[in-house]
Amino acid sequence: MASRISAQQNHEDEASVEAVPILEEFIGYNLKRAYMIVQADFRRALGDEGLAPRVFSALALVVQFPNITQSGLARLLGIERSGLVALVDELERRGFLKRTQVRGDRRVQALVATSAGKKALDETLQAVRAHEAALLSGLSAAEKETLLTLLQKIRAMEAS
Amino acid sequence: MASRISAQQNHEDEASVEAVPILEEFIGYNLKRAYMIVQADFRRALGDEGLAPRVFSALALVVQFPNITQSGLARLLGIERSGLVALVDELERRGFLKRTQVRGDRRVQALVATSAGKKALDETLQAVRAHEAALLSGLSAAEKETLLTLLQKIRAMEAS
DNA sequence: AAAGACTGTTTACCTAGTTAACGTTTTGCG
DNA sequence: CGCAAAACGTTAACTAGGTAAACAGTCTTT
Repeated sequence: MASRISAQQNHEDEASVEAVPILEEFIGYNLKRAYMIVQADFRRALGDEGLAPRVFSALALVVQFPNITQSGLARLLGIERSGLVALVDELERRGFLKRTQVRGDRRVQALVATSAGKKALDETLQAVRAHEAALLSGLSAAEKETLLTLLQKIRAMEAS
Repeated sequence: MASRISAQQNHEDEASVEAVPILEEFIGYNLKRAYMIVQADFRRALGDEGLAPRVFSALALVVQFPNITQSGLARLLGIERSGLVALVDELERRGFLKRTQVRGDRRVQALVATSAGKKALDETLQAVRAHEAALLSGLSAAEKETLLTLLQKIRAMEAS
């Protein structure tokens, strides 16, 4: 066994010698891995009945900005208009918002949260805050603040 | 026009009054948005002929850890074994690695980078470093270091 | 009045991951 | 030893979340 140079053995070596992948130097790679973890924990915390991350985001914006249009919402979320249709369909199907006609522009359908929608958002906000607090309990308040600031600096780089 | 309270008008209000979405307080949301930006810029920088982010990651690990198995690679990348097959297929098709038999374990196929694979990685590493340097030029070296550290702290939270 | 732009929508597509099952092979253990 | 359990690579079916292009209807601009 000591003479075997199998791939499995090789992997053990990696783990024991603790060689650090070059990959770790890249912010993009770390960003993706961290995003995957947070997103998975979000879903686990909110369960199958709860809102998916994107649905939560959309609802939060609709509640905060009543009468926003789908185009406006897509802009805020940074996605295409076409990608929003199914999302708004789901929120409407669950009774969390209504598409309403706008006087003076028949192209547009303004989005208005229902009281059920506002209630669902309140509950979900609590759940999401709990999920982040628990998952990120290893970070101090100052670290979280720093992280937010740095991420927002990256977001400011968006080629728009 | 001053009297109109359309959704469009409403959106203008948002922009001018600069109301900050509640969403901005969440690390998960910022993580996702930042990730989308970095990932899109990675693709733009490397072009259609270049490696996709995941292909780059896999190749980097194969070069750094010769004779790694697909299972070991999947572990390092944090994805399922099944998701790796097409990825390795592509790298093999492009001539960047070879699946090789392992003496003493006929289940396993160790992955070995070819010289073309090593060359492609070297070139891609340069391109990726250039892309990150350019995109993140708004961040100081210290800020990048801090960001890396914080992201890795999140990664350490992974429920494994 | 005509040309162009914008809105919501559908359709087709793409990327990147998952779960479940499988045949083969190796390992662990009573 | 023999056999159950585990591990490997693979396939197939599915999910999630996005894009691009085209469309009809509506508004705006010139």
